[in-house]
Amino acid sequence: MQETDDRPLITGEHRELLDQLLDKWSLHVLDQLCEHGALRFNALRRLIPVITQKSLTATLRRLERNGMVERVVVSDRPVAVEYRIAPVGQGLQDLIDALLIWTTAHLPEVERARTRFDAAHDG
Amino acid sequence: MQETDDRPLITGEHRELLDQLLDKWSLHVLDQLCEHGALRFNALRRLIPVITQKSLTATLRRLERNGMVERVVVSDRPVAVEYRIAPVGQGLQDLIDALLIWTTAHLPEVERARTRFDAAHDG
DNA sequence: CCGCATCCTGCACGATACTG
DNA sequence: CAGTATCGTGCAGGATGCGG
Repeated sequence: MQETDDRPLITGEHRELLDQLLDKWSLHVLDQLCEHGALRFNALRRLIPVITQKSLTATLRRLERNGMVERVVVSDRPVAVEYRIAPVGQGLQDLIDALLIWTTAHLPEVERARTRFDAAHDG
Repeated sequence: MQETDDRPLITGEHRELLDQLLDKWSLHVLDQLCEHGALRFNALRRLIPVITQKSLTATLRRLERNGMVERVVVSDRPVAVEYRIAPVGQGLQDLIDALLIWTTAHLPEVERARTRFDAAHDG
């Protein structure tokens, strides 16, 4: 509760960027790319089976545009494309990991809170 | 790129929770509550002018259900309700701060990446 | 193999009006 | 003051098919 006051302000820029980097699929893609270093398009699809091809394309484009991921054309005929995590993307990955670790640690607590809330608000 | 292998797996539970805690408005609400400790409903509205009353209600309910925020009825006639950040919510705030700090630090780099990308993809 | 184009649907969110 | 109720809508995202 005490004022630290050096907390960064939340601007539209922040939200916009975070929205692009923490969207529905980016976590999964960054996670897989960090774990494997480099992956082909269909390899990613196999590793994240629930993702739609359209969504995977969109996610990769967005991450690429923001500099989190590098797209490398390996060869033509047959076309082969590799996606690699960019250095700045690894920093982001650390933050995502922190979020996941926090989530994992507090899931039970949250679960209890939900049960309490739902009970208090009738059912 | 090296395998740490102790990276937490991303499950549906993780996504669901993060979706609820990092949604469009939660950051702002948590931020304000952390900064001020406790706030009334309309005080929050004034501090986050762009938020709709409906969205603020929904956000507070969601945060409350997940145990991040505590709702305290201070008095009746006139009705007064205070929202306070819960202890577990402060932990989350630290993570959000980390995200904002990272974002602030890397915004220029991201901006350059975008310009490069947009240029490369015609215009 | 790596995508883009199209159609379709749900739902998140805003606007507005009303209540204890 | 602190909400609930209802309606309208934009758009993210799934399903499907085609193209280099």
